[in-house]
Amino acid sequence: MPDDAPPKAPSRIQLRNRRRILDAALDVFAVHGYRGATLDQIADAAGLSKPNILYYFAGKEQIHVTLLNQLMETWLDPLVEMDPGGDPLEEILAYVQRKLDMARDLPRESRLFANEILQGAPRMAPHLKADLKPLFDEKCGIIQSWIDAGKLAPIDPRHLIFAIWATTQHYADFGAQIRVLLDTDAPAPGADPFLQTLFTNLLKPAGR
Amino acid sequence: MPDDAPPKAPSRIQLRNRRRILDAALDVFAVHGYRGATLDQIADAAGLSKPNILYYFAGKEQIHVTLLNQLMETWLDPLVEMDPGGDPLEEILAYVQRKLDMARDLPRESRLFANEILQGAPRMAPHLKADLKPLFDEKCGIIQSWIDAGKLAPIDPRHLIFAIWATTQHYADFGAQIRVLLDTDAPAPGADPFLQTLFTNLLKPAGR
DNA sequence: CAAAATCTTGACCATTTGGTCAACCCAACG
DNA sequence: CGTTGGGTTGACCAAATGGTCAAGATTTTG
Repeated sequence: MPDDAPPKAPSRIQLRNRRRILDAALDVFAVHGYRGATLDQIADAAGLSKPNILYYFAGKEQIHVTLLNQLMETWLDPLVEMDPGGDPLEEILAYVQRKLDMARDLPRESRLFANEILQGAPRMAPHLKADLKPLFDEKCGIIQSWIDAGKLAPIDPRHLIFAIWATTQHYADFGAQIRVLLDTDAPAPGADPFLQTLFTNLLKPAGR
Repeated sequence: MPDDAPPKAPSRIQLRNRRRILDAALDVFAVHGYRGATLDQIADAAGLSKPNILYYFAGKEQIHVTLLNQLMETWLDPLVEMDPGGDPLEEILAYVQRKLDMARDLPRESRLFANEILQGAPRMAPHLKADLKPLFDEKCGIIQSWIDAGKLAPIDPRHLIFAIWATTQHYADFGAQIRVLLDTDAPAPGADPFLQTLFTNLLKPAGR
């Protein structure tokens, strides 16, 4: 008798309310971090009562964990897409562009991630070790092989990736500061050509 | 009758305990943000009782504000030091180095700042507008004049400064992630030559 | 359409949190 | 050596917080 867990397809209401809750929670966690966020805030933002929130999720932590799990996929995706068979410079510049687009399109996700890392990655460290680290090492290897083949200037691939992350995510994570300094509401106006130039000049092999 | 506020020099105990509290609060606020931090945590970390904390500071918010005010000075200093009369490339590279050293020496301050901006700068926006913005505009002007004189490659000074902030602060703010990926405890090993190369290649005027 | 299953919530609970206060400690000084 | 003033704290408080539960409202389904 298999008696496997009967999967029970989630109802329409389940789907709608789960999405609502996660969306509201993303707003709140992205701004206040895990400890600073409250269930009341989330319930309020979702337009549901607090007990109703707890009908769909076992607790505050599980909402946070669910968001972090969903985020991990989205977050790794642009790096996964980097193609070892493509043109080195093009591949890296396309990666920069994808990351910049993500900072513009998903600033809340970027801030959620930033908050989690700032706090020492208490809930994400296993994920980082299990999922991000292997991917990071693999892509560093690819970049290094491009360098060894003389197709890129000799720089440290690890710091290259850090610099790409830092410069792109900065526009989402430090958006409040940028909005004050540039006196605009547009997200990262003019960042695209700047970053393309920055990384082109870094990576073009010296021989020309 | 002048009756000015008698300044009353703070006693040795005052000085010692205020420092202790601010140091402990920096630890806690840097990790958990304003809302996520508790007075009990701060009292614990400072080795003082909670009522004693409140003997020295009027409340949680005032501790936070005091830290933020102190931070602002430290934070602007490296940029203030950029000398309009110096050699353009040298001045900017030296600024990068100062910022990187700060990320290494004052990671807690960097995270406190990052937390505040992530949350939308609720307590710092006035400071940013009043202190940082004029300095930012001034230094952008200087860099632009260097570009106009043909001494630097033509890039947007504003995004240059953002890139410097992003790449250097990243080593403090995302230290947890970097430690996982590089499998080391050292802060930002090998970042110095990488960043010097990154910004040298960006800024060297095309004419050579 | 009525029973069954799913969904929703007002009232409640224990704990945590920022903050108060009266009493107590203790070194300095006349 | 007793007084005085800064320094310290146990006990307490009201509000906020994560979470529970039994009872009702609504939807699904036989």
